Amino acid sequence: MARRKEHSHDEIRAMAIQAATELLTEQGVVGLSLRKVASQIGYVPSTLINIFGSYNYLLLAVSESTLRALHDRLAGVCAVDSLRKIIAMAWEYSQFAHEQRQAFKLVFELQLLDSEPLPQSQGQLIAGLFTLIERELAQLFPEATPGQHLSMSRVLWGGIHGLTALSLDNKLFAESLSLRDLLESHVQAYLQGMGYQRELSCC
Amino acid sequence: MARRKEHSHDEIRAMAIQAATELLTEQGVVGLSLRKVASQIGYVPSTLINIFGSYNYLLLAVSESTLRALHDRLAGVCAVDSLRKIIAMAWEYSQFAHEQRQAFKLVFELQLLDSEPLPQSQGQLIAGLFTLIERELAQLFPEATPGQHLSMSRVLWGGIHGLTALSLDNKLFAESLSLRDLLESHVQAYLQGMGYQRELSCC
DNA sequence: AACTTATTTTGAACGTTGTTTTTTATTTTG
DNA sequence: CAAAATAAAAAACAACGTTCAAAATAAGTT
Repeated sequence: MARRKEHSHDEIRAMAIQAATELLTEQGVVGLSLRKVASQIGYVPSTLINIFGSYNYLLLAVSESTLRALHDRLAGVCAVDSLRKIIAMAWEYSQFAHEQRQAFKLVFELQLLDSEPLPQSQGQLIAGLFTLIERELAQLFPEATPGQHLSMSRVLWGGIHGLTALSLDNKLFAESLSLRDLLESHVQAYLQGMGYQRELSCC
Repeated sequence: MARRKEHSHDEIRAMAIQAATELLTEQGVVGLSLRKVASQIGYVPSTLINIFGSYNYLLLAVSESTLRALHDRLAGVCAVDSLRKIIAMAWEYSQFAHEQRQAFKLVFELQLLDSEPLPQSQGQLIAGLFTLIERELAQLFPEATPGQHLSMSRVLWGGIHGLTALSLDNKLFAESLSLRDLLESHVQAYLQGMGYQRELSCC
């Protein structure tokens, strides 16, 4: 059979990604399958394989879409100063993760086979998250070298991600503590330890 | 057929966990299957289901074994003072993760179904890792409250875990930086920001 | 306009998976 | 020693990702 011409490949791509995201949100990655996505959008498994290359690449496309949404959320954060902005972004990161729990987990748990190389777009998207913080660090530490900004952004984001990931799986084992406070403590104390002197808020 | 009586259930458990760990190390979690484990030890899938309850519970047993080995590694770390001990444990944590990459990932990526409740033993094992740090924090901050020790241990471990996890998947995007330096920077600066005054090393 | 050649979706087949159910062989019990 | 309980294996099942040949439409050619 030839193309039904109802939808272009790009349209099918978009439909599949959306359907997969919905199924993922509802039932988690274990409840998701190529066949379910296909039947959801009225197509057949092999069609999706033709378009995406493999089931893993479909999942990768979902992951990419999630990363893009996350980036947009973080880029939209604003605050009165850079310190507060980093703290706000940390909180936004964890909020996004909890709201889109399954999709967020997919981003960091999807593992491709050796025969399926990771497209650079995925790497650039993650690297783009770091850039958001590096910009603020350049404001806070104008005298520091770019290498130091790089290092600090990784430490900050590593902590934010770790706390978020552990919290997502209830592996913090500290019901009495709020994730928000932990994130703030992490960012605040680390920057302070790195020599940042907070400006007085009033007087 | 009835029991061949060659091995007791506990023996089969141990054999299965060991075989699964080996297969996991060699081929990753995607190359692992109940049938492979069964055939490896000369038994049959349904036998393992009878003993473990499900394939997921077999994986959980592997995870538990890994967690125990990790705890032992960390408990064996020693240093001249508490600060250096925490840094050394952070490094040991990340080293273990890289050495036992697949097994380590399994611990944090295995997700049970709703019908398969997480046994408390697993939680206690992870909580036990936090305890290792809390002890050192009590030394460093004798005047702080237990709640503050709790909070600081989570922030410290969250950062260590996050940096390690991102590094495991090459998602730090900073080839020029060493994980060791990032971990040390994290622990050192956070504790300093929390008010810790490092004792002078000499003079 | 008819026919041929490409193209592309599909349906069926394959091999594998975890799990359930049935069969069968062994152990224990009466 | 026979009958009942037990436990391991075998077979059946449903679902999975993927491959491949067949089929149906589009485009190109005469």
